[in-house]
Amino acid sequence: MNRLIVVLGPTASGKTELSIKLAKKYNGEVVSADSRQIYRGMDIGTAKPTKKEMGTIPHWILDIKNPNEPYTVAEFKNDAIKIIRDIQKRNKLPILVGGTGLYIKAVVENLDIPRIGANPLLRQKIEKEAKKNGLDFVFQKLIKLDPEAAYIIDSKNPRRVIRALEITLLTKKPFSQQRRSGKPLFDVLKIGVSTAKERLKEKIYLRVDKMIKEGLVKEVEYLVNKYGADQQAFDAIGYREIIKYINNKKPLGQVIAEMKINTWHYAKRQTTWFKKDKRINWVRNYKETERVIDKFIMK
RNA sequence: GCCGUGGUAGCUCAGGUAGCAGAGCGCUUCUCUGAAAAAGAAGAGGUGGCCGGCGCACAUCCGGCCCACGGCA
Repeated sequence: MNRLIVVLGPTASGKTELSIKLAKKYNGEVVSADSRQIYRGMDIGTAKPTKKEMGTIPHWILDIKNPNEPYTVAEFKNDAIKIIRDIQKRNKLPILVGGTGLYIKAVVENLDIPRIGANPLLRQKIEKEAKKNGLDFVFQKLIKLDPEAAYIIDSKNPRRVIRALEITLLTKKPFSQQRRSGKPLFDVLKIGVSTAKERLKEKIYLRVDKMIKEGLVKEVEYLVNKYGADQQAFDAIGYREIIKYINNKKPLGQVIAEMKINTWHYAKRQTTWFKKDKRINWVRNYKETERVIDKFIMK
């Protein structure tokens, strides 16, 4: 049996609650697919499930890194596959839950991510070059080495251009020949938590207020003290805004308003990402979810 | 009532010597293979408070009115 249930949806749609309910009913274990809940100490701001919520359900890929440690899709893919296989081996049902679309895609479609890791020094060098001569200069350099890349990557997106050049330079092979999907590893059922637009917005706003009440400012203060504000992990909604408040750059009220709108924008980006995936079974309530899963398990 | 300042996109406001109406934010749609809560792209919004005048042509000049804010009475 290599079944895998995926629970996805925009932030604040209710994935956590649903996944735990499902894990209880179907003898499952939860594997988180969330790029920020990975970090220890980032609890309130990432809406990480609490011990109490989790109850007896095992949760994986939560709290595996400190905020000063980098983590990437490629690592996630390896970690997740290993854990999912282990859960299956123990005859339990793995439930991959999260809103990080790329992480889910990497696992479900077995993306063959170029083996070349991030090379900070090279990136810095290219970044400097882009700053000096313009991004297009770097882009031209890339398509000289790999003309096909011009069709694949967004010439206006610094990160895409830089990564493509990084891969091409370090592997000495055209970047465009190095992006493939592998064969699917799992028999997957994707469940999308559907929430009406206005309702989702409302939930997001309420949740931001709740985070503040629960002590987000203290959480961020503690982490910034411990690790310094300049961490990749803190480039996350809630953290970067509160850091501005802590550094006396902005009043709290303004920062809270920004959190709300930024979370909303994030939810919309997630929706755009998920929208084109026709394999997602969008469910409106728990009953529907059970029906979809029962059918999947029966086959 | 008088004096002053203002009324331009959903919001905050530029510009304004008459010659295609602007920005930021928001909004809509989209992209995505070792940073993805990241990084990017495209687009839709205007009877320039209202009425009249002068002009080939007015957001812009002139007159009147309305509204908002501040000051004086």
